[in-house]
Amino acid sequence: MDNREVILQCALELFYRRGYDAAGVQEIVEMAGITKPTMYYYYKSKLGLLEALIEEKGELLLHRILEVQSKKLRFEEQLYQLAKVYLDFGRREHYFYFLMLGLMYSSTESEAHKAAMPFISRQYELIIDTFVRAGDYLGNMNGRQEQFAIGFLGVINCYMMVYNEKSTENMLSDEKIYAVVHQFLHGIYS
Amino acid sequence: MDNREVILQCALELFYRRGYDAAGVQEIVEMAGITKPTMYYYYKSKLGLLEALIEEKGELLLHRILEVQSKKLRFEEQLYQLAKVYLDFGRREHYFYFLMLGLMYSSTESEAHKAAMPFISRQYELIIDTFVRAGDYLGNMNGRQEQFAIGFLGVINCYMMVYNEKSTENMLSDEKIYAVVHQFLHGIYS
DNA sequence: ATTTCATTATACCAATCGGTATACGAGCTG
DNA sequence: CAGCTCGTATACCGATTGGTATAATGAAAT
Repeated sequence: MDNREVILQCALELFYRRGYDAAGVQEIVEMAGITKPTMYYYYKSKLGLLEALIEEKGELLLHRILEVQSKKLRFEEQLYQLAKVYLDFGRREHYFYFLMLGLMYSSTESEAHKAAMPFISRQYELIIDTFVRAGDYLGNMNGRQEQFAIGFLGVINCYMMVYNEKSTENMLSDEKIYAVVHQFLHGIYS
Repeated sequence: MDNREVILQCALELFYRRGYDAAGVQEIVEMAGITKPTMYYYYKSKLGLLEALIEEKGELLLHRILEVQSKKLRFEEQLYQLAKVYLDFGRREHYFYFLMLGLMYSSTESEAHKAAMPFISRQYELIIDTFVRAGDYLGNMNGRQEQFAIGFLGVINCYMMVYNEKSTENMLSDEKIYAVVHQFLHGIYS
C-alpha cells in the first residue's frame, strides 16, 4: 500500500473517530507516518482528502445499489436486497458509512456536509426511483415516493446503529434483514 | 434579555449553523456583542456552554414526554401524542433539536457527543418504557422494545427532516402526525 | 555521467484556537 | 466617603490550525 492509500485510510479513521473538523491534518499525517507536504502533494487540501474518500468509497455503495436495481426483481425482493446491500456495506465500510451518516446530520453550512451531500442525495435518488418504478405494484402512492425512500433508509440506518455497534456476530442474518424490511412494509404488528 | 441568555442563544445558533467544533468562541461572543471574559464569567468553557444549552432546552422536551406518559392513554394514542410532542418541539426548538440530532450521529470520541448522549439516552429510555408498559396490549414483543423505540424515533426524525425544513405551513396537521404513527404501526401498505 | 522527474522532508507562515491575568467602572452597603 | 461585589473589557497566553516555499532525495532515462 503506497503513501497515497495510507493517507486516505488514516484520514478516514480519524475523520470517523474525531469528526472532520476536530481531526487535524497534522494528526492524520503523523498516523500515516509521513509529513504534511506529502499529503498536500497528493491531495489539494483537507477537504480534498474527504472528497477523494467519498469518490472512492461512495462509488462502491452506489454501484451495488445499481446492481440490485438492474436485476428487475419483484418489489419486496428488491427492498430486501437493498437492505442487505446497505447492512453489508455498513459493516464492511463502517468508518466510511458512519462518517457519511454523521455528515448528513451535520450543519448545512459546513464544508464537509456540502462535500458529502451529492453522494447522499444520489443514494436517495436511487431509492426514490425504486419506489417510483414499483408504482404499478404498489398502486397510487400519492407522490409519497420520496417520503417512503426517506423512511426506508431511516429504518435501515437505525437498525445499523443498533446491530452494527455491539456484537459483531450473526447480526446480518437473512432473517434479521427480512424482519427489518417486513417492519417497514407491514409495521410492528405482525 | 441579559447577557447570560444572549450568549446562550448565540451559541446555539452558531453551534447549529457551523457545528460545535467549527464554531469559535470568538465568533459567539462577537455575535452576542460582548467579549470572551464575559462569556467565561458565566460559563466555565465552550463545552460548559453546550452543557448549559442541553440542560435548559433538553429539560423542556423530557418534561413534555413525561407529561404524555403520565396521562395513561391507550397505546396508540400515547404514540400519537409523543409524535406530536416531538414534531412540535422540533419546530419550535429547531436549532436545538437538530443540533442534538447531529451530535447523536457524530463521532463517539467527540466531547460534544459525550455531552449530548445523556440527554439522548434519557429520551430513548423513556420511549422504551412506553413500549414496555404497553406489553399487555401488544403481547409478547420478544424483548424488541428497544428496537421499536429506536425505530419509532427514527421514523419521527426522518419525517422531521423532510417536513420541518421546507415549507413552514401546515406540516404539523394532526392528519400528518397520525399518518406517521400509522406507518410505523402498520407499514406502508395501508 | 548527467539530466529529469516523481516524491518526500525541513522549516516556516499568518491566523485562529480556547482560555486567562488584570484592571476598570457601576451600584450597593457600611 | 470607603469598601465590596458584580459584570465587563483590554491585552495577552501558548498551542494548534490549514497550508506552503524550498530543497533534498532517489530512481529512471538520456
